[in-house]
Amino acid sequence: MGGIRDVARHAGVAPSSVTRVLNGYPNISEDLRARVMAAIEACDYKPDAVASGLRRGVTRTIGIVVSDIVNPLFAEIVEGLEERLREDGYWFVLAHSHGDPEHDVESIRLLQQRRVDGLVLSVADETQPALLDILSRLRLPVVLLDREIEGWTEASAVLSDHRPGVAQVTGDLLDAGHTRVALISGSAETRPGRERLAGFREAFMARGLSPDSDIVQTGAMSVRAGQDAAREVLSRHPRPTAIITGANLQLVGVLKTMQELGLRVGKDVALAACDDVPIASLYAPPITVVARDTRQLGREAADLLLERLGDPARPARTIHLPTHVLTRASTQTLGAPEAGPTTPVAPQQP
Amino acid sequence: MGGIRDVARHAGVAPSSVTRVLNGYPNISEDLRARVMAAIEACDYKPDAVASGLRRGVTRTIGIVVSDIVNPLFAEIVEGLEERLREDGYWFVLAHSHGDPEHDVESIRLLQQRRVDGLVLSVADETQPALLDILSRLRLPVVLLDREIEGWTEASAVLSDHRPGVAQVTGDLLDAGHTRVALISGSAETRPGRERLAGFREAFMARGLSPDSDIVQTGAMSVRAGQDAAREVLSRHPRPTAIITGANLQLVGVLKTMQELGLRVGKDVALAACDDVPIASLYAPPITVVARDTRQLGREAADLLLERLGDPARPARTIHLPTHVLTRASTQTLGAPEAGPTTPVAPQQP
DNA sequence: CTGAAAGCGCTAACAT
DNA sequence: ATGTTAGCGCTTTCAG
Repeated sequence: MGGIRDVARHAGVAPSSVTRVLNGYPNISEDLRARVMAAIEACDYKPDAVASGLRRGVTRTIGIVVSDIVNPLFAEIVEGLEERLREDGYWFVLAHSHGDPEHDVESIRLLQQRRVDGLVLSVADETQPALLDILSRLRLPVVLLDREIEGWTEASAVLSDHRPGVAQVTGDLLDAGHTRVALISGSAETRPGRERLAGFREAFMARGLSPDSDIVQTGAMSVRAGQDAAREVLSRHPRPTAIITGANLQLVGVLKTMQELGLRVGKDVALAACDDVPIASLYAPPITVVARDTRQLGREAADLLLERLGDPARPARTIHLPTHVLTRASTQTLGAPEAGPTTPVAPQQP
Repeated sequence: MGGIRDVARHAGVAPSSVTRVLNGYPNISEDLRARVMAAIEACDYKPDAVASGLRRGVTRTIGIVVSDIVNPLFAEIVEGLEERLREDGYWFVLAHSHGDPEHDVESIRLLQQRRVDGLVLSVADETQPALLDILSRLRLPVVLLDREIEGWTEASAVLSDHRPGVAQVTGDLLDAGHTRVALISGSAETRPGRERLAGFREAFMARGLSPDSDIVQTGAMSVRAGQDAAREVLSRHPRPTAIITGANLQLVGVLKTMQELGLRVGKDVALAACDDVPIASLYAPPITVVARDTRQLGREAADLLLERLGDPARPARTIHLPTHVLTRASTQTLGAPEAGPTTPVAPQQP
């Protein structure tokens, strides 16, 4: 497959004319355009995006860093991002951190070398010094996904309002008579973890109660972390009558533990989760969640990035997106909060 | 951030010497290496991968085309791929087709322009003529994910053995007394759809039965397609007593429909699915599946690609990966008394 | 062992 | 309106 020179020779024109036709420059004669198009066809010519990128100083590629694409939350965000970016002719390169903060920094460095035009980040640890270090040197538009990096205001961000959502479910549980409500959530190194904890506390304090003894925080957003945390919290005496999970993979772990222990969701222990992942609505009984529109989150992030890509002078912006509580059976069917089960029973069909 | 010339000037050496140090050439004096490294440090120099790619004719980037990253199946495959590719310093650019075959072809074209070094494809339609057309012109190593393209032997492939797996679950259901077993699966335009149908038929024929009247095939691997197909198949008289779903998103649709219709999984209708996605094992009752190691599938695909990247002369290879049936309660509790609590049944290995 | 110079394929500035 | 030329930043001959 030849280059632009071959096409030019074939059409009997200059290479620059081929470029002009390809990139829709004005003032091109119909004759030239036709000859060039024919030659492009004849040579099966495909412009080399690498060469073009080198010359233009722009790659039309965005780097995306998330912890784990298997997490449906990130998968949906990435899909939202992709849809919007692609409309504008951008592609993306994806890097996983698997929850490792150093991996995040390394990914950013390598994406920078690949000359991506912008970055969308959901870092594993906002507080890592090396992160601030590399970001502050970076001359690239950055959008943070539900993250806040202290001391760095150059980035745009899309933030979800976790606090009021979690405060509401927590409050609903307390108002329904639950006295021992546990929170299993992500660490404070990340905004959602902090905000959810804040919302949780808020609900208690608004009622003159103190939640601290039943809070369990786990750093890892993983099934195992949720499983372990649930084992710990459910072994306490008196046992909590309700659990709120803050990360969707942890929810899976909590469900597993409850199955192991023969505890029925919504009967023996009320359960609420964050993010309306498929498992939440399909579980029997369906699980109450603090939901948000993840695809929209991705789209908004893309918009934020595109606006700065189009005009680098535009200042960074922060967008807040709402959450809303979807109340389902898992927090509504509790019979006798203090009564333990005698026999293991499968969750009921609705 | 300066280029290699700045570093060279700073170190008092030639640009080519900087390259040599960076790329680990032999026969470099300690003095030169030290001076260059110091200059690199001082300039905070990061080599430009775009320029390097243009010169070398290689980008260390792989193009991956899948229908939908939100599908946990693809998410896990991509994760497996990524892990392995990254070990060898490769990155990937991801394109979604959303099930549109033309989108696949377009993505391949654009990835080719970006000069990816190889391609990993899970196309939406193997039979599309434009696909064969573009692939046969392509001078790039390609690995197919559970796909076979007739008339094109240049590609390596990783194939899952769906047929025996589906034949086994189907047979198990028939042997358990089910006479009306329905298949809700993907179209024949894609290998898994064909293989699953073949396995399904195989089980019937081995027993002197004919399955055709209860087969439902839907083209789309989507929740809605599964929902619609389940509505159709469950409205037949007599109603099927068992359903096998062939695509994991369709499973979700089938579950929704059954909830709508008030049909209990495993009680009113036995249910088996393909691929052990989280929802299958967590559902109540847990759902029997034809499982496979998706992460391994990704890793094997990466290996296949890397071996051809390392030596383009190597011939394409095809790898077969096994499936195995995980029998769970959804196919074992049919006819059980409605009242009593159901104890989860331990998965049986074949 | 190191330097000088050419060029990957494209595009933008300058010419006509 | 189109052609000519230089050069993006790096790597690779080719010299020395």
